[in-house]
Amino acid sequence: MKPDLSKIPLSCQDCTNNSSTFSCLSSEEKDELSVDKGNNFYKKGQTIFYEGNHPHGLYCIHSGKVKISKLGEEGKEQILRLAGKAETLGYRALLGNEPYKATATALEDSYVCYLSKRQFFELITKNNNLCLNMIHTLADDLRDSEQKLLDISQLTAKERISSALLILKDKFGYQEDGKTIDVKLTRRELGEFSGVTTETTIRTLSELNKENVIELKGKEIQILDEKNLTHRLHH
Amino acid sequence: MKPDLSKIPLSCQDCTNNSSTFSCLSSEEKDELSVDKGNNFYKKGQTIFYEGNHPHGLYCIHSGKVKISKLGEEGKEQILRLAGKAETLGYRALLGNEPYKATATALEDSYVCYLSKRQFFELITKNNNLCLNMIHTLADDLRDSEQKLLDISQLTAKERISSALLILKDKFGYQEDGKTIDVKLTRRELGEFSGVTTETTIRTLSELNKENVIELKGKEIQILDEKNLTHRLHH
DNA sequence: CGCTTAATTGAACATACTCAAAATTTGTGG
DNA sequence: CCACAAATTTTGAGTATGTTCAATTAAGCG
Repeated sequence: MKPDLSKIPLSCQDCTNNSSTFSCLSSEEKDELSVDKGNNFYKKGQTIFYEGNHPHGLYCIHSGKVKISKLGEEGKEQILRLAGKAETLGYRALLGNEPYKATATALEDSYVCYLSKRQFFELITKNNNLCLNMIHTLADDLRDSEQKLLDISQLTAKERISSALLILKDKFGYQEDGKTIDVKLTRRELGEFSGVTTETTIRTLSELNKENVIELKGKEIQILDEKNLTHRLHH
Repeated sequence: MKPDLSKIPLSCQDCTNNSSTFSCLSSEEKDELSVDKGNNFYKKGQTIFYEGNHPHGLYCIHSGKVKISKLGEEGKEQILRLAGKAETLGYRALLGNEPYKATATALEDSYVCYLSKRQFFELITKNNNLCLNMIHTLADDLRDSEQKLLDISQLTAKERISSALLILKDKFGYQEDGKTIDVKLTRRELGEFSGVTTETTIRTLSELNKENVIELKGKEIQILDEKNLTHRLHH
């Protein structure tokens, strides 16, 4: 299956995704933003940007899913957060005027737009609503990051896996069957997201499976007893 | 020693702190911001705002030091970050239009100004530079939070304590002697900041002491071998 | 001073990690 | 479309790190 870049409209104006970030822009502004827009295809596993490099623009996911992760000293990865359709990538570094502090990798074949730094900054310095939208995004991410910090610091492995499953479900929802989480991660990635080793992740999933809280179908995970997962986290 | 609120000027215009957040404001704007300004004194240990409550304004530390922490399910605290002179508190919740997700407590006797939500929002919706400043603050905090996440997830207790000491030193600097970290935390608080139990914190500090990396004088901690601490973290 | 809070030390223990090896799945080129 | 190589998943056993719990000493502070 070859990538078909014509799937992405040339201008953000014609984008069918309703991005919360850019919802505040007028049609003209969206056109302006798209002047230097690049349309890229990333195969599953491909890197979109690397920790340490300098940002020259802003990524916006047209379709697909992406993980944002950091590498520890021993080479162990920690997934900080996941992003899907209509979400922007790399804005923390861009807005903070810093190199990327994390790496973005496609979790599945993804179409991703690239907005030039110049156009974006031109807009953000004159459009206050865009500014406020970015503030909201950052505030949300900070809240989530701080909650994750607490979780990793204080929850047991089983609780962290449970929490991770709920986050995945909240973020990507279920497939048509209403129970299969709509994202595929390797056991390793689920572990890296939860701050747990692969082996412990596997053992924990299999426990939850035995307890009929979840059902495992290869990489697909079904949630059978959502309340059980939630309850586990709130005492 | 009774609090002397006259130490705080009535208008931000006359504030001797140069706050990076409000540096972009004109004198008139600073006056405007101060219309409903409250000047508060918080004794060491007093709470400034509670997790769960709704923000009605923005705090700005005139002098003193504050910890921002979250409570886990078992009642164990995790200190997310520390704030000192000229830093703002509670902006994440205010800007995200949410209840506070953490609690702020004075680490020492502190004078803290209170800026009304109304005045602040009036300014931020019309002053784009203020907007961009808030974005910078949020971006910095997000970067730090994500780094802390990685650290807590992957470093050993000793490394986390080392990292915490370096963060304290970077944030608050040294006293006149050029080696005593200019903030006093209990062993418990240092542990809560590092994500380690009090006992392990004590044992680790005493190890570092034996190794002549630090010197302990009660709650005061001197850093004798900064390179050793740094080196420990970068392989 | 007396009383509460904080710091310290010790010993037992548990959770989750490491390492190793086998089974299974996935991807790819012929 | 099959076969083989590579990657991933799974299971087991041993272990280390840091926790918990308990008891003692020291420090703050009204």
